[in-house]
Amino acid sequence: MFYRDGINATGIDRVIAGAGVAKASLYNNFASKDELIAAYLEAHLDRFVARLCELDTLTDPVERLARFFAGLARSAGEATFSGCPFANAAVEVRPDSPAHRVIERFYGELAGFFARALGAAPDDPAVTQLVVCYDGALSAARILRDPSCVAAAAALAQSILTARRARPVAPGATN
Amino acid sequence: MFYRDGINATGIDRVIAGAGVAKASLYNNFASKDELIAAYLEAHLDRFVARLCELDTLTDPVERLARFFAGLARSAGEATFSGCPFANAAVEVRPDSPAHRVIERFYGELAGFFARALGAAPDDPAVTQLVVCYDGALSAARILRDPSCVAAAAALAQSILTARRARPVAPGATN
DNA sequence: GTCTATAGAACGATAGAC
DNA sequence: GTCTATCGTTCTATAGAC
Repeated sequence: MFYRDGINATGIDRVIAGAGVAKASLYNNFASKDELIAAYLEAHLDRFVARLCELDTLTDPVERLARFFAGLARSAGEATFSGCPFANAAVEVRPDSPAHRVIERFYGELAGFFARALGAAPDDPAVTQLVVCYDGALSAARILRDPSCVAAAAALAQSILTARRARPVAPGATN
Repeated sequence: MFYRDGINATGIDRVIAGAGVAKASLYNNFASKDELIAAYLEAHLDRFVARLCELDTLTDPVERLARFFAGLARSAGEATFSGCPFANAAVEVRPDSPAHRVIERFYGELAGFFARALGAAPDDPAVTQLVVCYDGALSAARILRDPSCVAAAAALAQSILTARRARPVAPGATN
């Protein structure tokens, strides 16, 4: 529900109705809605990290990025697709929320995956560009309801990788 | 307030308190909060389109994109920066909302600007890639609180333009 | 008089918390 | 299930402008 309808638009009453539990049961397991949101994001994060670990077993960086974006494209084609749950949540929760810490962890994992694929440091501009590709692809695909945004971003990501391999040193270096 | 704190987090009472007007006055000018949100986005859109028109007077496409992203980078560096108001709103409003139509108009204008800069059709994959760049840059810059995301996206945008000029025909054509 | 502004009470609905 | 608070909205009642 948080993913489909948004966090603020999903009230506690709807959550417990959907889960078929009593209101007290929810508050026995989660101190507040903020904590529930954080747990919801944490579940997403766990699945996401597991997928990244699978992709890390691939030796070819091209293949890693290709599979990664292919998975995104598949998601974007589904009727339930509603963009990146972390980017969406970042708009709705406050920056000091426990949920926001999960969001930051997500971006850390994402940057780590791209950095490993590129053989670069996590703060490398090329890694940032890939993060931008991911974020923009899912945001645009969601708003425009057009999965081809993900395909375009996938091609862009490959070009970043290609450029990086052709010139794997920092810009400004004499090569 | 809608931009800084989010749409759902900003109640009508706070709006009228901030504007210094009576509640009835607000409802005399706007039928509902949904209409107010749409008007808020429309004001943003007007300013955005005016900026794009200015940039369109530049003859060099490289310069157009450079100035465009330089403006974004400047915004991203300000303390009041909170990402793209349209992308943010898209997360909070319903798809059938009047506000969502303004959001769609925004993306139409954005794609049109990029298409003119590239000399391509609005549905060209390269245009989509630039939209992804824009969207991802502002989203990432907001969430990570790192304006360098915009700079990375600017470099990426230029590489899209360069690639487009080097091979301005559709992929698959025999050239 | 008519119109539009104001401040504010009060509405039903629903929020999150217990 | 019940609490309180607040949501978006409507209504009352009054004051000033043309």
